Amino acid sequence: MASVTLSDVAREAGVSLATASRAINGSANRTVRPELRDRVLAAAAALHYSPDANAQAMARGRTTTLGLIVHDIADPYFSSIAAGVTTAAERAGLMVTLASTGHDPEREIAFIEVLQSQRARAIVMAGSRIEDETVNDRLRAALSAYRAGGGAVAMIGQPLFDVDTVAIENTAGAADLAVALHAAGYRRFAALAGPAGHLTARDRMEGFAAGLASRGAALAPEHIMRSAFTRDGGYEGMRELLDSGAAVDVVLAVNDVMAVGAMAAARDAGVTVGTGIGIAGFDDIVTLRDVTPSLTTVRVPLLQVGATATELTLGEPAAEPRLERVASTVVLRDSTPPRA
Amino acid sequence: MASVTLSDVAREAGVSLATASRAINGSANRTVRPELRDRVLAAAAALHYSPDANAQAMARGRTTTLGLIVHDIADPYFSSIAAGVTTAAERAGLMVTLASTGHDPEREIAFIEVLQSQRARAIVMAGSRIEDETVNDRLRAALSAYRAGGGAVAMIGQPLFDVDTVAIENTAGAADLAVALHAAGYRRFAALAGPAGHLTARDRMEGFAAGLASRGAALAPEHIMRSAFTRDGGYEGMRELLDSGAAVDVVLAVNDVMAVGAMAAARDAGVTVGTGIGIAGFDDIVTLRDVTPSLTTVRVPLLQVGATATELTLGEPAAEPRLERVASTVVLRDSTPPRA
DNA sequence: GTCTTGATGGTAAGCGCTTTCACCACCTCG
DNA sequence: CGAGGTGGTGAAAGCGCTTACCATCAAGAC
Repeated sequence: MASVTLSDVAREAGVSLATASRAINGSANRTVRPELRDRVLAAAAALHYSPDANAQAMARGRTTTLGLIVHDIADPYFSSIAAGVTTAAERAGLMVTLASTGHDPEREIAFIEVLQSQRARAIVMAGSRIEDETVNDRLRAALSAYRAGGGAVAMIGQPLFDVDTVAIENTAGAADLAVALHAAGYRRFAALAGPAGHLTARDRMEGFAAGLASRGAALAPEHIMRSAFTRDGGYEGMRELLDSGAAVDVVLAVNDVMAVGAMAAARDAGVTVGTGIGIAGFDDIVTLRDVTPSLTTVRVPLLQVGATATELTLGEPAAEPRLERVASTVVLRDSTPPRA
Repeated sequence: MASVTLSDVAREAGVSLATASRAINGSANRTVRPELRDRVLAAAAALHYSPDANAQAMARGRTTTLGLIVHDIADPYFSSIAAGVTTAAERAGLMVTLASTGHDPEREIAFIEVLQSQRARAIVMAGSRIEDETVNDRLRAALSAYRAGGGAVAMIGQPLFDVDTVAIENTAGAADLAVALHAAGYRRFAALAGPAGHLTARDRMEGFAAGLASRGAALAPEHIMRSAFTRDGGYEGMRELLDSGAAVDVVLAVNDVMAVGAMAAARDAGVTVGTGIGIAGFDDIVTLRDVTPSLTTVRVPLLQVGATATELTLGEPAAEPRLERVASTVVLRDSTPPRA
């Protein structure tokens, strides 16, 4: 409680407050005689002095905090990004303040405001935006208020706002996947497209459709199932698809977690994944690399995405919002064996 | 940059600093005339005032930060705990500061010191301790320095330090699992025991052995494989076990991630998981619920563990360190079908 | 009518640090 | 041998808030 302050240290060392501060932090253009410095350091150690970061932040006018806002930290997609962010932040001497919004844009906005209060140096926001201009406008307002206060922002996802963005190549990756599947002999396609208005899902769907089109194939509208962007959403979508009796060779789930749900649904329906029906996902979640049959997917380097976003906020602020594109690569595995 | 301060708001509203502060925060035993309060609030809104949390922390002498220290945020075990912590923290009006140590105890200590500097209200530490008294002593010292400053601490794991602890019933759960497997007809046991000195792994192993003993069975020392507490560790351990030609019915991996690695190794060796060899894990990681065959495991309510630990730090500090035991429950699935 | 009170508003004293000045020795040259 | 540096040190002014502590005023209490 009665924590020791810098003045205590100064008194103990028999120097002024100013000298103590300089000795401990090594001031920019002032030096302290080695002998004095040692005395201060010794006193600090003896008293177990721990500088008050809040006071320092206040005096220096800048903090050492970086805010990370994700939809759901328990989701492997986001926790991988978080790992990248914490690593890069630590490298830069920043602590990460984590906010998990549970997919609620209102809480996203609220957290931006809290982080603004904390005078966080930067905010990294991950997670797909949605198509709701009312909400997006408020988000935009919150972000620009934050930036007006000198904060840096990087988004991971769609380049929707005027801020630095790390964009994952959802469209291109999905197109590549479509082409690869077509090349493997698949002809009748379906998709678990996620919820309407979900931009990441939409991009992946568009890419997939475009890829198919480039090979002269197509995705029938009745083969596009809409459901939640979750494991259970994948399960539901797949069940409905199978129930509909649609004749389909392969189905794309717009993320790995949905794909795994879809695999479970197929199994429960007695359909063999792979030889019976192909299933492909997106993200290449590490934890899911060992499902059987192994899942065809599009790899997204999530740790790197997190690190890149963090670094984007750390450098000089650019005049123009920067756009960092992160390539995604198709990984064909056993869930979509070559079709004879 | 030139962020607006409370004095700006006060001037704009034509009141004193004190009144502005009281109007905005609703002081404890002071009231502000509604008319004035509205004027202040209006001014604050007009100027886009955002209180400076650092200054508030400094003036109030207490922050609204809770520190969370985990080994690896990308690990589903920890990210689930983190989800529980963020939820509980938000309920209490706290922001979570996340530190991911990469299993390095030195960084654990360093982060405790940083959190102490930030004057975080509480620290939740998750992750197995190791048997290294030198390191543990330093950790203990760092924690007690932090607590001397008024901070609360809760650990998730072994009740090793004199702090509130949420202990997962590793021993009992593993014993239950052993009994259940024995009852299912398994007789020849092996284990992927994780690294030596890893306390969680050790507890699980001891529980497993005890459970077997209670049924008159035993775990042959040569069937205990030591490897990393990771997916790859599980793979390696399993491969060695299979290579050794040991005659085994079922193998316990001390966590789910290792179990999944073991399943992969079995598959690669042409051994059928389930009918060929049983495999069981521990934790019941959500993301892994859909692996095939579905994994027998011991469920640990990780979200709840995180929430409980958080709540432990929030209430009145207890004279005695509290110990909250969280039950774990056996979940038998297809990776260990009943043995005829 | 005077005296208490309770409700309000303002003044000013910090909270623990950093940093600008001012000041003081000493040096180094011309 | 004085002018003009040059390191080193300390005093003190904040940083943006909260919160005693006072001062004021109107409404009741006697």
